[in-house]
Amino acid sequence: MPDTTASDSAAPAASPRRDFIREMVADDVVAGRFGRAPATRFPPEPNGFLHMGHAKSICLNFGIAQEFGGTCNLRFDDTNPFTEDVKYVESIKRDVQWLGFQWDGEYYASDYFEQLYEFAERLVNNGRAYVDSQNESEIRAGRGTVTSAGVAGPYRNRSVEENLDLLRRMRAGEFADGAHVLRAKANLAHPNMIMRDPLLMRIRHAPHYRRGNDWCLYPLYDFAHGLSDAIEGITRSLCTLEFKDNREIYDWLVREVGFVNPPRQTEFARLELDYTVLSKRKLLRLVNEGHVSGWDDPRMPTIAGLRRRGVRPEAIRAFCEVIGVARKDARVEIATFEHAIRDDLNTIVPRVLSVLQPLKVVLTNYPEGQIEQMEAASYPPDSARNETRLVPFTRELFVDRDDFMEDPPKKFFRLAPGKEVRLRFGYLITCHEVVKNDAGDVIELRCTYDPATRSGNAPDGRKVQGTIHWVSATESLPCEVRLYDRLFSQADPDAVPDELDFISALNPESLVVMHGRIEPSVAKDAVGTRYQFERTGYFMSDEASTADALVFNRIVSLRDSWAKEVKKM
RNA sequence: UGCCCCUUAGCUCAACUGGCAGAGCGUCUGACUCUGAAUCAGAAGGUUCCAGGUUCGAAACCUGGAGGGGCAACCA
Repeated sequence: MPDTTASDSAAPAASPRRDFIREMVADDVVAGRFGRAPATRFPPEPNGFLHMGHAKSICLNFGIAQEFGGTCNLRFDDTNPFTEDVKYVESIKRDVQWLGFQWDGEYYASDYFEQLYEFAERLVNNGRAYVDSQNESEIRAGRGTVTSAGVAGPYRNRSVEENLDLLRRMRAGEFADGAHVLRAKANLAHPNMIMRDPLLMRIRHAPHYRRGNDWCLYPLYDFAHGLSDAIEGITRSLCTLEFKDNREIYDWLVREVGFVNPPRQTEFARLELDYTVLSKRKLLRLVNEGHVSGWDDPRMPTIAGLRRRGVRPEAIRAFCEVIGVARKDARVEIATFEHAIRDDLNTIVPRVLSVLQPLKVVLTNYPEGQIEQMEAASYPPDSARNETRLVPFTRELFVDRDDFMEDPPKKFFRLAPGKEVRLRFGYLITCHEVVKNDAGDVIELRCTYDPATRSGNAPDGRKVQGTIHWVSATESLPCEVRLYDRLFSQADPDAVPDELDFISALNPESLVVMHGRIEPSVAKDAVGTRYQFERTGYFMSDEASTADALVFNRIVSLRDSWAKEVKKM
């Protein structure tokens, strides 16, 4: 396929997957359609934290700008003083940058209020907009229904002079909230409900987080969005499918206001991810009702939550790349995301030994008080790195409870009475005795080690099937390990009986705290260091972790084919 | 009940615009292995929503239907 994108220099090394939007943009360039370089924008409302759905949009908008040598603005769609806050502006900027993108212009719809007001007067002067003084329910009733046309209200044919006078006094603050609104004079019988004289501006005597009290006439989405795009010279205004019907008023407004080569709105499917919710409204409820510890709770699908969990921006970008962009409602399996996370971490993250559920093992033939330092490879063979560290080995060890069964099935390649296994980077050991407490719980295993197997191999050539991880009982460090799992226990949290809502689908075990042990080498590492706990999963030390009280978050578990095997049994 | 959008493998997407339906993830099998990880090799998996039509030839074009979704906030 010929490369016609005229973007040789701009495109990053990996050529991104082509989707229908990139096809359009490529075509824009070839056709010289807008008379300017491709220009996109990412336009969040600062009323919540960014989540994976936004990540998809960010990768699309900024990605297109990069690939086609264009620009991408960050614009805050801050037209509703009731819901917005600077703290959200700050989190959004941080998250976009963390994801690896830098905007060209940083704009605020609230900076366009004066200009938008001028447009409003222009529309009034041209007979394209009017001040309606009906109340909310009258307006709703006058709009008709999906099957019946709306009817003109009593104010629809006010004179230009009267409209102008009212509009100026609305701006001046002479009227109470709701007394009047500005509406487009479009078509009350239009089959597209959006076109039935949509509201353009409403009075809101409320402090705006940026404009304070100097403004009381706020534009609504349809009025502000497209015209803001046009002011910035955007070429493709990318948004999600639910705005499809709004495109008609978008086009109507930029045309009536008089923009030449106006931006074109193009819609794509929003992201849905299994076992979570991607809607600011719902995420806000999780925060406000205390189901999570905050917007950055590691179980949240927010960028801040994922960052705290330990997911890297590279994984998020790779995920967005692989899911693509289309016009069909998409619900992505969580396995796809987890694969992207593991794939990103696999070769770059050091391995470490950590036991989550310690079970004591005493090596009865190992000298008391002896400590051997075992050399352990910190990276897998397919990594570019080949560093090692030393792990202390002693007479008393801990292994994971899951790695012992008193009465194991045939294919259990781990510790069991009479069975021999390899301790990773250590010796071959054989279990001889199981010690139980009065309640019958296994509390200790008494084993012997084979001193000739320090390399991990038996000189006589005998093979063992299993290798398990371990930690010295005396030299290891205690640690808190937070095992995060899916936030909801069903793939679609909204698919609950009518009388319930998504809150009822929360997974009660989305956070399980374990008190485990970890090899001492990690004590020197900075907070935020990522590891693979061998045979367990990927972890990152939490920001609350200290040398005295180590805390690790599980980023994602390892693939576990044994667990699948168990399920079959 | 009006208008609009969507429908290709379990999931997400391709199919150079009418020319042998493919990829990633997932699943299964095997190899390798001091991580039951990773890696490698292979396999299974399709009435391209259905029914007609146009065509030498249809996933694509036309007609009709079905299923899913969006729109009647002074939210975005």
